[in-house]
Parts: sequence; C-alpha cells; structure tokens
Amino acid sequence: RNRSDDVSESPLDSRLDSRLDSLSDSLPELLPGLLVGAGVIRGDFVALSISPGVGLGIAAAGKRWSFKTVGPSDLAAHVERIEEALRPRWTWWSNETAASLIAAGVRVAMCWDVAAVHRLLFGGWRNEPARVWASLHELPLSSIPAMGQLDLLGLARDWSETDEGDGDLENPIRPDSHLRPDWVSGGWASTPDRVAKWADAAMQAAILQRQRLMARPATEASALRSDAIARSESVAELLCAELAADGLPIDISRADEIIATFLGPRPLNSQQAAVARNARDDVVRSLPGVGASTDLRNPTQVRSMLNRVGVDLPDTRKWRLEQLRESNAVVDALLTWRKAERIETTFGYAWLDQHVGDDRRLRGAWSGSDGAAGRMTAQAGLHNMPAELRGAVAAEPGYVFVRADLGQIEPRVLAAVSGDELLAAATAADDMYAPVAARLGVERAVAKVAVLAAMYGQTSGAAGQALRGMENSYPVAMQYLRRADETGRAGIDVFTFGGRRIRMWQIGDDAAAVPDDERAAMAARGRFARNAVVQGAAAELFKAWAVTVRARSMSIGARIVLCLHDELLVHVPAEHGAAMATLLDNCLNEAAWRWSHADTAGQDDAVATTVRFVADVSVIERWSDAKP
DNA sequence: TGCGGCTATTG
DNA sequence: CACAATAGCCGCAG
Repeated sequence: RNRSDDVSESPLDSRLDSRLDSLSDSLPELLPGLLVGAGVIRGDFVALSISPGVGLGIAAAGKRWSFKTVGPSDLAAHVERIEEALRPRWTWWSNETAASLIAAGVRVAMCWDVAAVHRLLFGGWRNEPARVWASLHELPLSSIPAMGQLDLLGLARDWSETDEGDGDLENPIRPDSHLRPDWVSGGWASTPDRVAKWADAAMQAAILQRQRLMARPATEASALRSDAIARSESVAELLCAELAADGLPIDISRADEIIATFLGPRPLNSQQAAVARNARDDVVRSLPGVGASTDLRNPTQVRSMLNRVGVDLPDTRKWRLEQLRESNAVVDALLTWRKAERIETTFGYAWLDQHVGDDRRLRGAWSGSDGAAGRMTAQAGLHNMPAELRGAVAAEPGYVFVRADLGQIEPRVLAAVSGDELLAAATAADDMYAPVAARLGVERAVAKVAVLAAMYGQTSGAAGQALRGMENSYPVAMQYLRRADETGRAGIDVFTFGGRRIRMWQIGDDAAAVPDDERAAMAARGRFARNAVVQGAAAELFKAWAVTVRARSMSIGARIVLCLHDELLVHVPAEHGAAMATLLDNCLNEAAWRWSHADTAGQDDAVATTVRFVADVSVIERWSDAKP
C-alpha cells in the first residue's frame, strides 16, 4: 500500500522547489494536493524533517519537497493541512521532530520513529542517525566516519571534505553508503533543500526497517506483531514528547504543605535552610550515645554510632532498621531524619522550584524505551515520587483525573507470551493468584511469591519449595522462563514477544579470572534475561494501551499526563470523566487483542486469546484519592 | 572531576 | 533486598 518503496530514485524537481518556496503563503492549501498527485493516500508514510527557522522537508512516494518557514505558525499550517487531508504516518529520525511540532502547537495522530524502531531491531540504547543507517546497511559501526578528527598536530580536519572520491556534498549519503558526518552533526538543517533530503533519508531508513521487521521473525504472526509493536513504540515516543511538553498538574500550595510536614516552612534564604538542617541533625545527635560530631550522612559513621547504642548490622538500610524502630529511640530518630533528608535533597522546595513551571506543571524528560527491557523512563522524579506527595498532584479546575492501573500485568503477560494454557486459564480470575494457589495447593501469599520468584529468577529462601510446584503445574510457562535464562546465561541476545532485541553483555576478564565471579556474573545475566522477556513484553502491552488511549481520547480534550509502567493518569474535562473511564477499559481490550492476537493462520507462536487483562479505573481529583 | 558504594523511592 | 529504574551524598583516586 505504501507506494514510496521506490524512493531511492528521489527525483528532486528543482523547478517545483523554487516555485513552492516563493509561494509560501498559499502553500498549506496546495500541499495535500501535491501529495495526492504524487500518489500518497490516506495513512501512507510521509517523512518530515524540521529545521526551526530554516524550513521543513517532506518526502513521500519517491518525491520530496522543501519549504522555507518563517515561524511556528507557518510550520503548523503546513503540517496541519496534510494531517487533516491525509492523516499520514509521519516518519522522522527521532521525536525531536515531534517536539518541534508540539512547540508549534501541532498534535498529529500517527508516526514512525526511526530511532525507536532501531532500538527495537538492534537493542542497546544509542540510536543516532549515523548508527541507525550503518546498522541497516550492514556497515561496521567502527567504520562510521567522524566529524573533525584530530591529527597529530591537534588540527581539526573534516575528512568528509578532504577525502578523494567523496561524491556530491549535497547528497547526505556518501559513496561508501555511510551518512555524511557533517550532515549528521547539524549540516542537514542548514538549508530547506538539505532538510528535505534529510527527510528523504529518514524515509529510506524506515523502509529498510520495515523490511527487516517483516523478514526477521520465524513466523508471519510474529512478523505482523513486530510491525504493530514498531508503530506503537513509535507513537509512544511521540507521547513522550507530549508528556514532556504538557507536564503533570501540581497544586503548589498543597505541595508546600506536604513538604512542610517533613521540613518545616519554606526557608526564605539559604541561611535559614542551613539552620533548619542543623536543627534536624541535632535532634538525632543529641540523643544519648550518638555523639554530637556524628556525620549522619556518612554510612560508616552511622554504622559505628548504631554499634555504640547496641545495634549491630551489616549495613544501615531502612528495611533492616525498621524492625528495631519500636524498641530503639535512636533508630526511630535516625529513620525520621533520613526521611526528612530524602525529602529535602530530592523532593523538597528546591525540587518544586526547579521542575514546576509558572503554569504549575511538573516537567521532566521522558524516554519511550530507556530501560534495558524497553520500559519508559522519566526524569525529575516523575517515576519515583514518594507516595506522600501524591496529594499535590491535582487536576485543574473543571478537570478530573482518570487513573487506571493494570492488575497483575507481569504474570498475565507471562501466560500470554509463553502460551501456557493452564496459566492463561488462571487469568480469568480478577485475582489470578487465587486459582494458582488452589492448583499449587498453597496459600495465596505463597503462590504469589512462587510466581514472582519464577519471573525474577529467585532460587533461595521460601520460594524454593513453591517453585517446584510451579514446575509441575505450569511447565510451559516455566520452560519459557528457563529458556530465556539459559540463553542469557550463555551471553546470547533474547527477544521479547513484540520483537525487541535484548542485548546481553560480555563478562569482564577480571571476573573470568575468578571462576566464582564468572559463575555469579553468568547467573545474573540469566536472571536479567529471564525477567526482561516478561518485563519487556509487559512494557510493550502497556505502551500499546497508552497510545490507543491517546488516539481514542484526543477528541474529548483528554491528555495523558503520567505513564508509570502499569498505570496511566489522564487529565480530562470533568464532564468526560465517566466516558474516559469506560474508554480506558475498552482501549485495554483493543490493545491487548492487537498485541497478542496477530496470529490468524495457526502458526506455532504462543498466542493467548484466552488471557484476560484487567484494569482498576477511578475518576479522581487528586492522585492520592485513588484506592491503594 | 569522575566513579563506585550506599541509600531511598517507585513499579 | 530477587527484576527494572532515577537521584542524591560521600569517600577516594586521578
């Protein structure tokens, strides 16, 4: 359906280009017609590249166009016209292009994010165009040309311009098939013509990625699934750009109140802050046996201080100290101090000042698949905010939050990806640990520990006995996990259900020199792989859910404002709260079906039409209003 | 100044 | 303290 497969021809009609450049004002109306004339139909891939203040480039159906833009409104008009007329799958090198669109006030529906798909295909973290291009063309990464290498005299030299036989400097692709380093390092953005050629290159990369996705997996079903996940992961990156731009609504005075319960009132200057800090320290240091000179921030000193008051522990972590809290006043004071210290250094007044804007939105950078297994990550404390502060996350006047979290997502995902029909049967229950416990003949708590131990690779402790029961009762799921463990242990990459490559790492020589160290490192790699196939597949399902929710709720003015691994927080006009709650449930069914049910031909894939996913949904004013 | 260790918080 | 993450402070090596 996508007719742009012959894009390598890339005929550039310079006559048309110059004409379009001079007709900038009337262009938005002309653009959809040009694309349709070139053979682009609704939903087709249309590559887009933006150089703010310079221009934008569009490539589709083997053609490309470049336009000068004078500002964000100009840019917005162009893109919105095409979006309305053709609703294309916007194709770009990375979500930096998405961020430019969002800054111009444009929200588009669909995209193909070359960087995101690269991570899916090749694993790892890095995804810059030169590496993406080299990987797709089977070129060694070590041969990627660098800009401005230093020679022995310390003089910068641009090899790309001095090497002989280097071809056309206005072509982003060198004769050796690498991307031109001066283009990669910013040269692509210097003229409208180059911006269009950069879009064209992104389109070529996307075409190669799609070929790889369809060709790689063993079955047609898993190939289709990989393609679906590539689209969902792409839009997840777009969602990340929106999350970063929109931010999380914060009730600042409530946040101040909550922080004050730990630290006292907001200090007016750094001197006041220091006085309050010393006062907190002194509460602990003045207790008998502690010593006025003890540095509470030095774990070694804290440990010997605890020794002086009769507490001997291998370390001073909270979970060890917690049990002694009731019986020991020093331990109690120390833990209270630690909590306050934590709030002050990480989630205190400075945190609010730094990350909450004048519009009362908490903003941080988001990544769609930063984790090793492909989870979303967020900065500015958005993913590890202490529970006590959730009361400060409040919907704006006239709005509500609709919050939804997936119940027991990892064991349900395990049932799906492994194709274990008995475990899949257990997912029919709202609480799947209940039927698992019945089958194992143990208490629910024991069953839960056993399932988690299987997914995490725990072998010691109370889990040992229950694990043997798992082996007998759910051999298919256990086999799936064991195989991932063995593959990872051997240092071989594993793949998630959605086709993400999970790279294994090499064990260092220092560990190999000590056999015990090497064995421990291999075991750790096995546990990592065992968990990554479950956690990674769960992340793919979650993102498929999130982007479905995004697509279906745009029209009612809803915005996803937080993604938290298995939880969505949606900010929506109050009158649409109930509809949004229903929509979250429906979108889970839709996403789960698409995520798991790519198989229609009875392939040997593990396909779990019978696995049930459940969400707990509530309409609330504050994040803290949600049930625990 | 960079890095590993220790600590706390989240799913 | 099993799996994943972000983020702070401390001591120490360079």
